[in-house]
Amino acid sequence: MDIDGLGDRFVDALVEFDMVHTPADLYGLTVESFVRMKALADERDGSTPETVKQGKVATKWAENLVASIEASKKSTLPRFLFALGIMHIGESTAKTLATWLGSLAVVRRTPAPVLRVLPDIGDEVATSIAAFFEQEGNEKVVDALLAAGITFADEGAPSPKLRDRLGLDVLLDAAKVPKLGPKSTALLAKTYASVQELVSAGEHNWIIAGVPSAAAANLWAYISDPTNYRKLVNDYADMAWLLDQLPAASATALPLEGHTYVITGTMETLKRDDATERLESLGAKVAGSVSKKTTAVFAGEAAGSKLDKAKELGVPVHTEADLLALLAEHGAAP
DNA sequence: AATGGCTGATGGCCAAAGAT
DNA sequence: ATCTTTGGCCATCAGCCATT
Repeated sequence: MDIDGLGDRFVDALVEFDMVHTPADLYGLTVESFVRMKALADERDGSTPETVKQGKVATKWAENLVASIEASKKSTLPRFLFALGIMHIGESTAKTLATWLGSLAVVRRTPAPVLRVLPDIGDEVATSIAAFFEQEGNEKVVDALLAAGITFADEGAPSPKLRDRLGLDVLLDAAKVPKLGPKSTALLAKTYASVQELVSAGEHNWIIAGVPSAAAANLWAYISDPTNYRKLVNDYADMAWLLDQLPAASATALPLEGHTYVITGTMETLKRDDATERLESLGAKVAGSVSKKTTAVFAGEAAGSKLDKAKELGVPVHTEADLLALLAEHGAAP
């Protein structure tokens, strides 16, 4: 959960001494817990300080830790998703999930085929996320963390842009039925409004609608398997639920939408995180590596290999002053 | 302990070639 | 004609190192 001052050392010790079994247990720790943990660790290492032997126990550090833990209850959705340690979910993908889906409740309930429509999320990553939230143990951990008082400052509605991307074809594409390609799934999604309609129409009508007979036969075989059918129905229900949450289409596009920037070196007036946040608030993406697709690189002091690469690829290189000007132009100046 | 940078491995995306 | 595979490129992830 990104708690200041709580590193691997302490966490390992807390687990070793049976004081913490799940992440949520951290929120039940007190100053006394940490002092006891430290005493046990010192005893094990034979490194009990003289002052402690004399009966003086330092507690300031433990007080700081407890305060840090308390402070970490006020989290953000991207940070929380990242902290869950889901395979293939780093900072960037966590942010994608948060901006597109809006809330933890939605993220938890979004089936893999639907996750696949988000940018930079394909088969592997979508499966990994859905599998994580399907595991009972993980469900419990997440619930326990929420019960411990974790809140998110930035939850909201899912992106209305999802409306265009979702449909029955999304589920059919994910099923990977042989011979059933994007043309056929798009056709079926246009013709039938739900899984029930699709099934009751039947193979014969699919062919009449224009689906190649081999593809139709494969799809019929796929749907005839009760496991597949149930999954299709469940996923469709979850997708419909998600569509229900979508707000009316958004107002205007953000000014820097579609642009990718890279920041390298040290900035004088802006911290890197701050600069990133401001650019993202304008719709830009801030990436970690330079390619031809990069809009521009903002280089501060002591820029290294990224600057070289930008020059090599002919990507525009700008200064910190340019960055400030760009932010000011769109009303996001510091 | 935290921050930032670097890098190898891997997933995602796109377009063109190949297969049915 | 549509589906499937392939290959190239890009971005992220995850682990490591140096610095402070």
